[in-house]
Order: sequence, then structure tokens, then C-alpha cells
Amino acid sequence: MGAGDSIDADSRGGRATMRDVAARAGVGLSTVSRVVNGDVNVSAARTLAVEQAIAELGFRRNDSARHLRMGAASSIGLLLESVSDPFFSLINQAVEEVALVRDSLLLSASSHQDAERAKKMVLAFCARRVDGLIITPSEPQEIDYLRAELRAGVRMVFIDRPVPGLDDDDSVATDTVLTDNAGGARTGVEHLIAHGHRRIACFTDRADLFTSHHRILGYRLALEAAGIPFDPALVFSADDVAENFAGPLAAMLAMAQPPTAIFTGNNRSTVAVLRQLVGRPDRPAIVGFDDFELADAMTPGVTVVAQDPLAMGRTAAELLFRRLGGEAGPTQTITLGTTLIRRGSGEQRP
Amino acid sequence: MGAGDSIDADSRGGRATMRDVAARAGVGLSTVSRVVNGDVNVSAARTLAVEQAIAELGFRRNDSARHLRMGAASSIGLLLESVSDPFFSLINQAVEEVALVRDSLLLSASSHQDAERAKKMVLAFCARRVDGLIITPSEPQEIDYLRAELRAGVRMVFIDRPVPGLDDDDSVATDTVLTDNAGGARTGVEHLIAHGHRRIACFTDRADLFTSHHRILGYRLALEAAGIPFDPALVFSADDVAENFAGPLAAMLAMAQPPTAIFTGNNRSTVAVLRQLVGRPDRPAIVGFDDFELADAMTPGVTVVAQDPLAMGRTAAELLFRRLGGEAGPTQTITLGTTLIRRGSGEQRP
DNA sequence: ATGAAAGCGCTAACAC
DNA sequence: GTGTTAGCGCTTTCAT
Repeated sequence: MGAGDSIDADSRGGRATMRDVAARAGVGLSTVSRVVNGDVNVSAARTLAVEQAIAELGFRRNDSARHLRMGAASSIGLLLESVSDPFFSLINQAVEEVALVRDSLLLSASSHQDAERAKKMVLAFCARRVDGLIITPSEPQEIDYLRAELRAGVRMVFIDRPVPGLDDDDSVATDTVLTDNAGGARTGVEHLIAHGHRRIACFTDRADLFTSHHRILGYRLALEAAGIPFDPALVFSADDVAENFAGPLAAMLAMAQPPTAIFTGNNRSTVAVLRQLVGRPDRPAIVGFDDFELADAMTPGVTVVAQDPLAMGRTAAELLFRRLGGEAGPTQTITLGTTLIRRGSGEQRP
Repeated sequence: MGAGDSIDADSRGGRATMRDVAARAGVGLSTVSRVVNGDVNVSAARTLAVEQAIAELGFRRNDSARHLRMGAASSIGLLLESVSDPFFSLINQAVEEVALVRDSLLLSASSHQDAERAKKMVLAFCARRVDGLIITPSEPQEIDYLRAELRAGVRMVFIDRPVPGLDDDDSVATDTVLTDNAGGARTGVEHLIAHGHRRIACFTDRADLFTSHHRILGYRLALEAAGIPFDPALVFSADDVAENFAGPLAAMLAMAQPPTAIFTGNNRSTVAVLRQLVGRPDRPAIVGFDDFELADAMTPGVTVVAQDPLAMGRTAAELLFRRLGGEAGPTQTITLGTTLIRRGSGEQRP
């Protein structure tokens, strides 16, 4: 393009640097830095010269170098169970929105319930010196490496489930954003009871997961409050929802006293049950935990206990940035309420 | 914790650096670097000393500094229309999977059809000196800043839609991964025709979008091939799908010769139409472009022309990494085929 | 086998 | 106002 004086950047194969710009504009390095950063204390003539050189060279500031120097990455890490799961992808979106406002970039990754992978990604984020981390913990969550990073000063907010055993070390501080799983489940099951059901089945994810555990608890709470005896034969939990529900569900429906209603513990369980029951005219009443697209377009519409994943993500991200901004104060656990959305499937009578 | 000799890192407030480790282990800086990078040419004694110091200090290599020095970021940027859209979130997942294998981190962002936002994020990625970019372009796509970055050596792969006008500059090279939109749409509409339909409506996103345009083209191609006259009154496009379909759809169904079938041009259109038609016994036959969760759990199941977003994401990411690895060769446009999935709604007869 | 020193591209004193 | 200089934490010759 120009003369032979842009040899530096071009022939080096890389991009123009501030030094290249300085040379081209015939000014000092710091003048370039000042112009790039909008410092007013630069003469008009020099400002112009620098801007022209920048344009000619296609210079763009290297933010990595900048951040290395400044000691802040302007980026945060987000570890989800799966970026393609509708629930988590909404959290992703909310976090992204907050990060955008804070001029922070988002590094994201999925753990897919794989503790090794989760660890690898978290440590990779930390090695990049992200300002902070938002994490959906694995269960059980390996705790030592997290504590090491926390001690080193990395801020973390946990989302969807807590990490037990981390707060016994007062030198580390983390926050947690949860849904009111037990309360929401209780509301959903009470709704079924209010519509006359007494034989209510419960299908969930692995019962040892934090969320499932609490939702089953809420289910039992509702039964107890209504004086309905808890029947373990009506509860089924499995890790691979889609594959494992068919048999138990069929068996339950073939009981002498079959359930007249089903409470499903999460998105995937609801969908799996719905699939099994497609086209059955005697379909039991259904209330699902967690809303999903098209719940309203089914016939009948599917009544759900809705979480608010956008609010969860936003809350977690805002909390993280406030902490990064220096907000002190004790560890916080924020529990978000749920909303019962009536669409028909939960209002059927026995 | 230990003695007063870790003053450096601790009191500086930051993390331990290699220099801290070197001091603590009583070795030179480069020896630490060698140990950290698994160089074999270090005596056992020193290796041990370094490893111990690393453990004591909780040292973790700063990858940003490393990459600055090495001139490669080991990260790629991904710009999607929306991370929470099921279609794009699957692309996100596929890209993530490839990046994982390549030991590259993923910076992700959503444009939400906002050209300004898209530009901001792409430039932010470039300022971070990502190794490459995978982009869902805006329409129309502002081209100048992309070309500037391409000239500067940034590799880009476009996904879901092409960027016209970029290839008139032979100094820049980009690749593109698309779905066979026209072919898929044609297949879907031909399927309806094969089942006896001749009045087939078409509901899509904004008609000027690349994907919608080609799907409408495919729709018309199928009609022409069957000798069915094209009736513009049966085609409706709108940008806000959910809000704007109700009126036109009702109007069409009230026609003297109403459509007996509907072809919907994307995920959101299908869902919107389904919502409008919920509970109507005389529902027209429906074929939708793009698959969606629960399409099989509706009654009847929804017949779709399925794209393969996972394959799109994987293809784009692998192409990008091959380019980054030095693969030369001309610009590539890879078009992925579609699959017709029969579920009932498309097999209804008039 | 090991350490000293230069430098990746930037910012922030510090002098002038 | 402006340039010089010293790092941020790392890798990488280059001597030794």
C-alpha cells in the first residue's frame, strides 16, 4: 500500500502496533496511547496525525496486552451444564446482556455433567485471568480446586445449585442464585390436590441432584399438608429421562389404583412423560416444573411451575459485577420464586 | 500462610507469578517456565523444588501473558443471532465441542439482529486478538469493518447466511456454511403436493432475509414443477412472527378457496402458526422448515424439513481451525442438505 | 542443564 | 503537551 515505512507491521505478518502508529505519525508512543484512549491533552495537529496513521495502518488496539498491563481482563467466564439446553441458554442470554452493559466479554462453556470437563474449563478461565466466574456446579462438586482459585482472589457466583462445604473457609466468599425448588414443587402439587387428585405420581431427574431432591421434597410437603400418605411406588427418578420413563410410567398406569395426576420435576421429564402419553385420551392431569416453549400449544396446554432463568442469569451476573466493583458484605444466597401457569393439563379433574 | 517471603504475590494482591515461584524455589525464571511447560531438560531436584513452590504459592500460569508473547490467543469468537434460540444454541454447542478438542476457548455473543451490536462484538473479539471468528452475519451486513479485519489477517467463517460483496477483494478469504434452503423448502412443499394439496399457504420471516428468500423460492419452485399457479395472496411474511400472523392467517382460512396446507419458513413461524391453530379440528396440513423440540409430541406430530444445526456448527468450526492451521485453497461455501421428517401434520389430505 | 536478558503490545509514572 | 522509560507475566534465544 503506502511506502516502505510500514514494513514493520506488514512484513512482520501481524497487525500494526502503537509503535508502528507512532513511527508513522512521527510522534511518541504515549501520544498514540493518549489519542487511542481519548485523553484530551493532545494537540489537535498531533491528534489528527495519529488518527490518520491509525486509519492507514488499520491499527486496532490489542486489548489483551492492555488488560495484561492493567491487571483486569474485562471478561467473565460462564460455565453451564449445556449451552443448548433451553433453560441454561436463557441464563446464558441474561448473563450476556449484563456483560454487554459492563463492557465485559463472555467466555462460555458447557460441562455436560462431566466433572473433569468442568474443572478443565474453570481452570482455563482462571488461567485467562477472567475477572469472575458464574458456574453451574457439578454434583458432587470437587471443591479443592475451586477453593484454591477463590483464595487466589477469583470471584464466583454459583447458579441453579449451591456448592456445599465451601463456606467453612472464611477467606473465600461466594454467592449463589437458586430457584425456590421445594416451594415451587409444593405449589404445583397443591394445585393438583386442589383439583381433587389424591394419587399423584412424581417423575424426576436423578433424585440425588440438588434440584430434584428439593422438588421431591416439595412434592412430599404438599402431600403431607393435605394428609395424603406418601406412596413410594408413585415416585420415579432416573438419570436418562427420555429412555427410562416409559416402563415405570406404563406400570403405574396399570396399577389397581393408578395415579390420576403426574408431577414432573423438570423440563426434560415433562417432555418425556408427554411423549409417552401422546394421543392417550385418558391422559392423567400434568403439572411440570419449569416452563417450555409450546407448552401452550399442546392440547391441552401444559400447566407448569415456571422458573425465571432470565432473572436467575441477570441476578447472578449483577451480583458478580457488584462484587467485582468492590461490594463487600456477607455471602448471599438469593432464592427466586416460581410462578404457576395454568394451561389446562393441571386443571383436569380425576 | 508461610513465611514472609511470599510478600511479593500476596501483598501485591495478585496471584503468584513465575518470578515468585522462581524466587521461592531458588531457581531461575526460565527453569520455572521449563517445568511449567514440561520441558525434560531440567534436573529432577530443580523440577521438584519448582513443583513444590508452585503448590505452595498456588501458582497458575497466566495464559493471557503467555499468548501475548506467543502471538496466538487460543480462542475463537462466535457471534450468533441469539444464544438462546434453539437453532443457534445448537450451533453454539457444536462449535464449543470442536473448540474443546482444539484446546481453544470460546468467546460468544448475540447480535439480536442489531448491526451496531454485531459490529461492537466482532471488533471486541478482534481487539482480543482471537484466532478466528464464526459469524452469523446481519442483513444487510456492513462490510467495511469486516474487510479491514480480514485484511489484518483475521480468519472468518460465516454461518447460516453468506456475506455478499466480500469476495471481490482477492486479498481476503472467508468460508461459508449454509443449509440448502431452497432445496429443503421445495422438498417440503412437494411433499404436501404429493398428498393432494394444491392450495398451499406460506408463512415466513421477513422475506428479504437470505434464508426466508430462498425458502420462498423453494416453495415457488415446487409449485411451478407441479404446474400449480403461484398465488401471492397465500404468501405472508413478517418480521415479528408471533404478533403478525394471526390476522392474515384467519383471513386466508376465510377465503372462498382456503389453503388446505401451510408451509412455514422457520421454527418461529411454525410455532406461531401452531399457536393460532391450537384446538381447531379443521387444521390444515402443515410442514415446517427447521425441526423443534416436541414436534413429535403434538397431535398430530408436526412434519418438518429438518436442518442440522449441530452439523453446521461443527462444519464451520472445523473449517475455521483447518484454515488457522494453514490450510490454503479457495474460498469454500458448504451447503448442508435437509431431511424431511414425517410426523402426521404433513401427511393429512385435503 | 541453567540463568540472564530481550521483548510480545500496552499503560502509567516520570521528566521535560 | 509530549517523549522516555519501566514494567504487566510470560517465552525464548543466547551464552554459560
